[in-house]
Amino acid sequence: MKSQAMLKIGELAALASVSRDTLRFYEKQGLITPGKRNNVGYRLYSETDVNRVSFIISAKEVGFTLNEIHQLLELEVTKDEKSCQDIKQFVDAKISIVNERLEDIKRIKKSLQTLSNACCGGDEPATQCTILEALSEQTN
Amino acid sequence: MKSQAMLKIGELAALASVSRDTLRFYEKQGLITPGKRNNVGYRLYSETDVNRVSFIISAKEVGFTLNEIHQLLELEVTKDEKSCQDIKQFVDAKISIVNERLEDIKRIKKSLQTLSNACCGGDEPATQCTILEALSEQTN
DNA sequence: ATTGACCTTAGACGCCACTCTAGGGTTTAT
DNA sequence: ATAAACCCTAGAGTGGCGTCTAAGGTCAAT
Repeated sequence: MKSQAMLKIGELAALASVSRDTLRFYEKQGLITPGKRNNVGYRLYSETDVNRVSFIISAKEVGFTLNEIHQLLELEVTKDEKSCQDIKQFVDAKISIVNERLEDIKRIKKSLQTLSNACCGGDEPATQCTILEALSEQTN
Repeated sequence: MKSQAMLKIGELAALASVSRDTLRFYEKQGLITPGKRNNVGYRLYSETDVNRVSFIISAKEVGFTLNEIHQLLELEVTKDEKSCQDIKQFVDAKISIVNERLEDIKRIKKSLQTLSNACCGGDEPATQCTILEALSEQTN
């Protein structure tokens, strides 16, 4: 017995920190399924839609394109053995991309932290004063 | 005594997996400093340039815009106390963005893994068959 | 019952990050 | 010595991702 308070586009937009236009655009692109309308044609969004939008935003923030996100959202593992291998292959490929990004972002974070700690009352040598120098320090 | 074999644009492009045009574009945007030319005007890139380009690419892949990357590359902590606080503030703000991205990407990775393991000869219930379901599983 | 905030559409517009084109010079291989 | 592969510039073109505009309908408050 879920209390399904459907949201209007402006409400979802506020919740997700995107514009109404962006939501309509995502719908046009097929990222959000057209969904229900009320009696006068206003879009109504369910909790599932909210999750979908928040996934889209997260995925976009970490560098996936809308196209890739579309593929991810389309994924649906069925009992069909035939499609199963395809999906596993696709997903595993994405996982390795994600792993690379994870490493990239960790490296960037570390170098930012080195930068933040260095030179500013810190006791790091003055040579570590740009992000590239901070990055190259790490490889040691 | 570093053996500084300077690279021509095509060689750097191949090394960094970008196009020559992209490198010229980055130069025009000020992301790569104009650097040296040989006697007939060909660009020559040093190891520092290689590192710079690879940083740009990594940062781009994890969702930074060229503008943000420009700011990051410009950062240089000096002994100047006055600029120091500004830089620390800026860098710390970037670190918190990076932290959020890190969380996003970890969540996405986990859900991809759930998806990869589920349904495909695995013993997961059939309800965990889309990425959104895999994502929502995690929050438990 | 009118104002203002919200919703609809279709289509134009804008920014970012390239990518290509034209027209030229240089280097390398055969 | 000629072709293929590389380099140069300036500037036009493109695709992704929104964002805005015009012209309209709906809803809540005063």
